[in-house]
Formats: sequence, C-alpha cells, structure tokens
Amino acid sequence: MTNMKILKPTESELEILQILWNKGTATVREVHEELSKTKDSGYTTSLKLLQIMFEKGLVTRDDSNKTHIYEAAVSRQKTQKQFLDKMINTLFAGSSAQLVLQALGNQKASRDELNEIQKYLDNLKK
Amino acid sequence: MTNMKILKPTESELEILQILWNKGTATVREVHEELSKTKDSGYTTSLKLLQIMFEKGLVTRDDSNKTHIYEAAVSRQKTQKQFLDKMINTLFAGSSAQLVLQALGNQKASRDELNEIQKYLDNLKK
DNA sequence: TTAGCTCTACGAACAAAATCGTATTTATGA
DNA sequence: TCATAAATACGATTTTGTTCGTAGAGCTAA
Repeated sequence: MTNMKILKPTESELEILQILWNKGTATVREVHEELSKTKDSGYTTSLKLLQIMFEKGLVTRDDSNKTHIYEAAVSRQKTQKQFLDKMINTLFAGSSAQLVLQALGNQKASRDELNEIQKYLDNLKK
Repeated sequence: MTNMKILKPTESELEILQILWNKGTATVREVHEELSKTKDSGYTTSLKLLQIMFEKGLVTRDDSNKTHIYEAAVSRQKTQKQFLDKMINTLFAGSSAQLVLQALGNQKASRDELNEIQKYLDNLKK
C-alpha cells in the first residue's frame, strides 16, 4: 500500500516543486540556478533541500549517474488543491466563492481567460 | 510615515486573526477559548502569541484596564489578497485564472454564488 | 487584610526549517 | 597519473516559530 501520510511541502519545497513541475526533470545544479534568480542561498542548500524532499517522498531521483536527476513525485494539481482547500478554510471562512471573487478582483485576467472561466461556470450550472 | 514593511502572519497568527476578524475585539481569554476548540495549547501560549503579534503590529490593544482588549490591525481583505497573490505566484505560475478554475472545480459553490461570480465576470468584461 | 483568582510579562525550552561548511567521491583532461 | 572541477553526503549552526513555566501585579470576597 502506498504511503497515505499527507505531506505538506514547506515554502521552500514549494518553490522547488514549481521548478520541477515546469522543467519535468532537473539536476541539483539546474534547480539551484533557477532558485538563484529569486534568492541567494548557496548550492549546498539547494542540494540539502532536494535530499530532504527525497526522504519525504516529495521527489524521486535517478541516481544511476554521478549527477542525480530529480523529478516531482507529487502532482501540481493535487498540491494546488491541497493548499487551496486549506486557504479557503483558514482565510475565506470555507467559501470558495469568496476566494474566487477576491482572485478575480485582485489580479487581472485576460479576456480569453475570463471567457474560459465563464464557459466553465455555465457548465457547472447545468 | 507608517511602517511599510510587509508582515506575513504565520499559521498560528492567522488563526488568531481569523478569530479577531470575526469577533471584532477580544480578550486573551476569549481568543484562547476559541483556539481551544481546535488545538490544546496552554493559555500563556495564546497570550504570548498575541503579545508577539502586538509587537509586530498585527494587532492593536487597549491596555487601559487590567484585562487587555485586542483587535486586528490588518484587514481581512488585505491579508486575503496578500496570501492569494503569493499562492498564485508560487503555485499557479502567476495565473489567477488557473487558480479560479481549480477553486471552482474543487469546492462546490452554490447556485447563488455561481450567479454572483458570473455577474461579476460580466462586469469585468466590459 | 489576606487568600485566592485572574491577569500580564518574559525568559527559556523546544521544534521545525533553512543554511552552510567540510569531507569525500568521481570523472576528466593535461 | 594526478590536479582540478563538480558532485554528493551529512553534521552543525542559525533562524524562525511555538509552547511553556514562573514571577509578580491587581482585584475581590470572606
């Protein structure tokens, strides 16, 4: 049976997952380069983080070569849902509608995106 | 000039803010009672948390009486926006539309809420 | 007045997360 | 072959957040 424990990635882990989701796979070096764009911690910090994430099962890795290759082990969708649900509960009193309105109000979405959302809404209402 | 530093409330602080937003004002005792419903840390822990939040400027307090009375110093709206923006960036690659779709899909909104959102969308598209 | 609550203050212990330093391994090209 | 560069491993430190214990002040009722 697979491990049922729910892992809640930390802030830093989330940043790394983001990178892995985008790249598909990446070496520590690549992850680090990417992280360096927004923060300035050292290489071994990125390495350590990935090692910890590996132990937790947040990522898998291919260590058949000297340079290990990492990949996210949790899906973007599932993780999004996990945090979204949490947020709806702790900040929006359980109302997803409230969150949606706030999101639509704050960030500007493109015309196309609005159309897509609308189409989706129509579907939901059926 | 007011303090421009952006404070990011911690998990525990968020729980307390939630309570203060709902109640308007509250004593440590009241906050603690409320917290006790979901966790079992001691009274002095709640007290300490409120004191720290006061130092950070997350709450204000009236200490003209022996029993201090606390109030949130940051607005619910602003805090929601703060976390939402962060989430959109770290989990939804900057796309609020993606977040909205995910939120609508995951949590069931009522017919009325969907209507409200739709009305809002129509407005945005003008 | 004083015992007994209830409150605040605050340092300290504890826990979790992030960062770093150093040792060691491995590949490689001069 | 050996110096160098690049990688992993991993303990130690630092930082941040949470929890608690204890001291002492203020109120109130017997």
